[in-house]
Parts: sequence; C-alpha cells; structure tokens
Amino acid sequence: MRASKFFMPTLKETPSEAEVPSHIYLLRAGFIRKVASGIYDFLPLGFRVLKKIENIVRKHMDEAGALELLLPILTPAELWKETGRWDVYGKELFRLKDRHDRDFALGPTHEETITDLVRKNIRSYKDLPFNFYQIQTKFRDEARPRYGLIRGREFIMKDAYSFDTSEQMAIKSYELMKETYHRIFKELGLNYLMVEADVGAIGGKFSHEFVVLAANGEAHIVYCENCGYAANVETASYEFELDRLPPEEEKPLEKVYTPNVKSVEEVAKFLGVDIKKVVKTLIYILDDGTAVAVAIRGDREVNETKLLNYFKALDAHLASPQELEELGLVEGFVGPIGLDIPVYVDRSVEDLHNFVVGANEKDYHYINVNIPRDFKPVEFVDFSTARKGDPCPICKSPLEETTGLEVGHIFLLGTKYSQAMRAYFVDKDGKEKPIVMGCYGIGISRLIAASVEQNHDKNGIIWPESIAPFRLHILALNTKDKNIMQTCEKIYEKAKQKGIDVLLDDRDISAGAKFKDADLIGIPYRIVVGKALKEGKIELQRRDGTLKELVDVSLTDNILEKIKG
RNA sequence: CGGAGUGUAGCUCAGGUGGCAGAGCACGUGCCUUGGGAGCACGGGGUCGCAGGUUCAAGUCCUGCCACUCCGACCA
Repeated sequence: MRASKFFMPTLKETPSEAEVPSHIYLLRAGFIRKVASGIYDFLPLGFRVLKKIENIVRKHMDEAGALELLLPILTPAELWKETGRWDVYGKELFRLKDRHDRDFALGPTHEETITDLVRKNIRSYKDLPFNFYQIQTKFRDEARPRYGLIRGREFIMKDAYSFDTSEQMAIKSYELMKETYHRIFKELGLNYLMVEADVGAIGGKFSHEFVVLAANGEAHIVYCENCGYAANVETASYEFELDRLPPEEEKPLEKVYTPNVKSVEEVAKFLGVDIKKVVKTLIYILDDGTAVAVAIRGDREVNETKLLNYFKALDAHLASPQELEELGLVEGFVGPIGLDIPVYVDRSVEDLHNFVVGANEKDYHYINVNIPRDFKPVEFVDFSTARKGDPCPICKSPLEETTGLEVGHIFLLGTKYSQAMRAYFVDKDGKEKPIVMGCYGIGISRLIAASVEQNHDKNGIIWPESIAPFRLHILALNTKDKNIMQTCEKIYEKAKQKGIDVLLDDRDISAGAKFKDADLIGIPYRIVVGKALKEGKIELQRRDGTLKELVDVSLTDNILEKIKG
C-alpha cells in the first residue's frame, strides 16, 4: 500500500475526549474515529488490525473444532422473555420496537438465540456435541461508555457456545476452550492472566476470565507468584486461618459511652484497641426488600459479589441512613446484639474474642463481645474481599494484587438456558435430558485497545507483529530525489512479492512528519531511505527500539527475508 | 442514576464589566525545503451546541433542553 493513496488521517494534538493511551493513540494515529459516545468508526488501519485479530481467533477456534456461523443482531423479545433476561438484563439491553409495536433487542450476547437454533434442530445424543461460534457486533447500553474501545456501547465479540450430552463432556469442551484461549492470547502477543471468576448475570457453574494486565483495566485481580493461583477479587479467596488473632479468655460484656465515635478507625482509636477487634455490622437491603446484617472484622471489606451469590440475589445495597432509621437503627452504632435482623458473620469474626460492636443506641458500643455468649449468628460465611498480602488459599504465600482488562471469559453454563428454553435431547437410555452448555467470549474490538495499552511509548503505538496493520513501513524521506524513490519502489515491489504487508510512505511531506507518523502508527519493521543512500546505505529499524542499523542497499533481499520472519 | 466540568473554524484553545468572531496547528495556491510534525506570501473556512427570554445590541446575561468528558454507582 502506498501512503499517498491510503487513508490515515493522523492528529498532531490529542483530542480532548481521550484520556488513556489506547484511546489517545488510536485516535491520533488514524485507527478509529468517534461517531457518538461509545460508538466508533474503524478506519482502514483499525480495520486491518481488527481483521488480523479476528483471523487469529478464527484459526484457533476452527482448529479446536468449533463451527463458525452468524446469528442475527436483532432478536425478538420472546426469546429473552423465555429465560427471564428481558427483565433481568435491565437497562443495559438495547431495546426497540418494530412498526407493529413488537419488542426487539439488539443482542448483547446470544445464549437465547443459539439455544433456540439448537433446540429446533437437535433431537438425539447422536447429534451432539457441537461448538458454534460467531464474530459479530454486540450492543450494550452502557451506563457510562469510557476509554474509547475499552468500553463501548457497540463492540465486536467472538462468542462461542458448546452443547454436550453430560456435564462430564461439557467440562471437556470447556477445558478445550481454555487451552484454545491460551493459544489465542499467546499469539496475540499479550501479557495476560487466566483467573477464576464470578459467573455474574450470565449464570452457570464456574468460569474463568482472561485478563490483560493494564493500569486502566476495570478487573481487579489477586494472584500468587508462588503457585499460580489467580482470581478476580469478586470471587477470590484467601487463607483466613493465618489471619486469626490468638485466643483469649472471655471477659464480661460491657456497654461503654463512645460519644460521636462512629467509624471503625475512630472506635479503635477512642477505645485504644486494634482495629481487628472492632467488628462492623453492615445492613444490606436485598432486591426482594429483605434486610440482612453482615458482621465483619474492622480491617476487612465486604465482597458484594460473594454476598449476592450467598443470598442468591441479583442486587443488594447498603441501607441508607433513612432505611436504617426505619429499621430503628442508628448509623455508626449498629451492632448484632439484640438485633431483629438475621446476622450473618464473616469468617474473619469466627474465633474472635472480646471484640467491639455498636450497641444499637446512639453514642454507645459494647466491648468484650463473644460468640455465641452474646449473640447467635445465623451462619459463618466467607464475605470478605481478598487483598494484597493475604495468604494464598492454595500455598499460603502472600497474594499480589493488580488490575487488568477482561478480554475473554469462559463459562460452564450447565443447563440454565437449555432447561429454561426446553432444549432437550434423547439420550442413549431413551430419556429426554437438557443439553449441557458452555459459553466462551472474546472481546475482539476491546483487544485492539488492550494491546495498545500494553504496547506503546511516548511517541505512539508499538504493535506486536501478529496484529500490526502492516509489517513493514518504508519511509522515502525525499520524494524529489529520483535515486531514493527508485530504491524505495524496488524494495516495495520485492516486499510485496515476498508476501510482506508493506506500507510505502511516498507522500510529499517533510522527513520529520514521516518519522512522527511512523512512530505514531507503530508498524514493527521500518526501512528508511534517505541521505545515507549516497553511500549506498539504507536504514533498518524496529519500532520497539531493539534494532537500528545502516545496511548496504545490495543486501535488500536478505533484509526482506529476515523481516518476513 | 448521583456529583463535577466542557460545548466558539477540521484539531487544540483564547475571547474581564454585553458593542465588527480570533490565534496556533490543519486546509488551498505559489515559491522554497526534505533525517524528527520546516519557512515566506496570499487565500478559503463559523447556525459561537439547540430553543426561548432580557436588551437599541447577546459568543458574553437569564431559563429550559441536548451532546460530550471526568469522578462515583453500575458493569455478561
């Protein structure tokens, strides 16, 4: 491709809408343009990267035996109502009506659609297993689109769905996808972690996320460098035995005056005790309106995902001051003793002795509280959020904490959708059984941003070879110099013959501008033809800075072979 | 959904107290120039987000709306 005939509108300045590196550089280098909040054009450069990522994903999915197909974006409400997700999915689901006033949704994911296809066309165990996938545009009416391609309202995903005759077989399909995902992310040149994850609203038995390590990611993960344990903090565990305080003899319960002392820090300071001996009692209101009390040690944070899963709730929120008042409670002085609300106790409080709690009375706390002498919990539950330094649940080494971008998520769905939609097959024993499903997503467009987050410097993008829009960038520094132009043309033609994706910058602009654009766009290999040609030399460079050398022009063939890789 | 901010040329932004709509970059033409976003000259380019109001006069003041961005809530 000749730059003079190509469309790559670069920007010298950063558009005010962009904050993070991937957004800034993808805009500036001419890969994307914004159409509306969370909605983008892919320009030729961006489209090339998109296609390269798609093809890598496609290759590995095909090799794993998955079958590509294409499902509609526009889906009838009836399908969503069958599984209840028309209501459950909430405002994130893009909804619209046709001229007959019938409800439709733009698909954010396709469990219902694919299950509908399968139930209509599969009858027997002999028809299974299958793994279907598609690469397609998805929609989510995000509350807050952000960071360019990282969180859009329209985005491109690869989604796959496996159908098996038993959970055992489904786990095999799941494991195969897990291996396939490792191959894909490795080939994409990403620094990533596979972590244990919560299934969230998709549902299912268990799941793993593939997280690209990046400062601007929304995924919080903990991991163990020693044994390899890694999990999203939503679901992460830790070895709490090691975090316990030594046993003590029980002292008599005592109510103490703590005027205007509310927060855990204030209470610990006021009473002169370790924050670990102050227990906070949090009142949550579940989505069905039920109030529950959660007692947790002062130094730990409640993990709301664990809370939702335990109570099988879709939503829960901390009681507001008004709600507390309606329950007859005083903000800052809530405690489990004499409480009408059922008290669930985090395991951090198990075996804790002589601790402090609110007295459910303004300006009073109890000290020397002990279980079960002073109150009886409904149950001890793991409600706490793991954090850096906690002992690994597997090997007890200190956990590390980091953030990343979720670019892949695999779920063992089980029979949630097949049962709801009656996708049954007749097994060998003649009995009708629900198909066991798995689903497997990869955020294709988000991967473009994820890669840039990991691969850039102050001058622009540094693409990994596998997904770069071009492999070789030839800079003709002076287009008026016939010798330079002829040399560039020769190199360009030879590169094309060898099947190298090559971009020749033959535009009549200053040398400096070409270097700036080249750095911004980030093509891995660069051949610079300029002044040194007078001595018969051209310059071979790598965008990542690992190579910059003058080479005799007669060695062009060797260089191109090397670049071809 | 709560909080904050922004909206003026393609981009980045300036336009106290109301009084002829600007700069840099980008763009066009010409000359000149070609190793890190060159120089000179001339030129084109505006529904000042939209609607209403106050006023002799509104980019500027008032009201409402819209869009975008950031923080938070939320986030298969």
